[in-house]
Amino acid sequence: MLTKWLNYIVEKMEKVKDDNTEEQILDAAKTVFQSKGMDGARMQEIADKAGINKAMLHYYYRNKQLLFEAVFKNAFSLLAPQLNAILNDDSSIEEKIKNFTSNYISFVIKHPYLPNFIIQELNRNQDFVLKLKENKGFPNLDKFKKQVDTEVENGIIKPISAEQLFINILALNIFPFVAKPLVMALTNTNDKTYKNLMEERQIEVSNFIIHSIKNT
Amino acid sequence: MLTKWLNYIVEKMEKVKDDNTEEQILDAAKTVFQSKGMDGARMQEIADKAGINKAMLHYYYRNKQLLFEAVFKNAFSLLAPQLNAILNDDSSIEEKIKNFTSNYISFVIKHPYLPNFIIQELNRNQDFVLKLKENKGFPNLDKFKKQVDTEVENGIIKPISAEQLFINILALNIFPFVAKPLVMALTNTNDKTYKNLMEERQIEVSNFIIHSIKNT
DNA sequence: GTCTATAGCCAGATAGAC
DNA sequence: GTCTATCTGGCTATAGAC
Repeated sequence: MLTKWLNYIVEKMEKVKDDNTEEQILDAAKTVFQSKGMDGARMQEIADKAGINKAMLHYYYRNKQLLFEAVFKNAFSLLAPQLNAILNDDSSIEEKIKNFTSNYISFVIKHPYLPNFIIQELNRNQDFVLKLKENKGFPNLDKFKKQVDTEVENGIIKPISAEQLFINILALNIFPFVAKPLVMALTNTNDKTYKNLMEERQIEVSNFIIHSIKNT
Repeated sequence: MLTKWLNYIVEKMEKVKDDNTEEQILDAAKTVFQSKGMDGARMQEIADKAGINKAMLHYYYRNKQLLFEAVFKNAFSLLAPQLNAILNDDSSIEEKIKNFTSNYISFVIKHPYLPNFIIQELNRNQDFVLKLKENKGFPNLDKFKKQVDTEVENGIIKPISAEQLFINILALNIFPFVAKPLVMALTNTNDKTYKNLMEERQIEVSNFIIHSIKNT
């Protein structure tokens, strides 16, 4: 009886240990893959960062490719809700722009390498796009399109296609983080002054867009 | 006498051959590095594409790192004039925006991987930034700043900092190409319809910016 | 200058003990 | 589940003949 109970406890503990290891690996892999990319990442570095050894990585994720895909899917599942917020909620276009712009910066502060990682790896491997699109919850423009068309018809905003507006919103928000080193060099800023620029943009960008499209 | 003359011809021919080989290597390296990145690129693939063998790559460029840097510098020296055009010529802000926007797309058609390559590799290796900034001809914002401030004071454009305006112009123009696979997935377009979107943007983008900043 | 052959290293993956 | 030790292949780089 005591033995049975002990076995149960041991199993439990192993289960917890497993979960921890698997998560620690994913966490370490996230850091390394997102900063070095698939090609630049080293399994050894991931193992070190997770506090285990290489063999464990293969035990849990079979190979580098699969570990990478786990990280990638996980990353995209964090970005998608950000995009769905602007596409699918019920506020006006103007409110959506304001909300997205101010939300996006806090998202990037939490996950600084994430947008660049996704963009870079989608460029490297076109097939990922297809896999992503199969998912439910993949951002869909339909509702946003209808809304833009309606607001244009009602004269609330100037004529513009939903696609172009959406691209503009993404570009103005995402680009300064993706191209940070380039933009820092061109604007001759350091980390501190660049951060100031980015904070200004939380208001600047939504004003910039709204000025452009709003009928007065 | 005849021998001397023959030697001269042979030397000439070898010189031409050298130049060709060196250029062919750089050309092949450009293609491979710009699509695969430093880490993903393989010397073998570059050699194959150049129609020579690996040993020649080392003969001309010593090692992968130096070959890569040659490609990178070359790439940036193509991008810099595009940026200097908007920063340093003498037309009005409005004209500059129109010109840059319509020029940039033909630049990208000629060099589709180039902007992404520069952004990506600057992210990977921060030191390149310092090296680039040492160059004469590195884009400088001073003149553009004065111009923006003047036009703001004169009430031609709405109050905006030169840095923010410059970032916006870059973002709206460069982002859709850098993030092409992502944006294609989100807007549910294929290569053909995406190209249409990009062609529309030649006018759309400059209108979008000018609407936003111009006083009426 | 150009080639073939190979050195030397390093990374991903596996075997097998515990 | 976790470890050490090792295999295997691939890649950069060089040696050396022509």
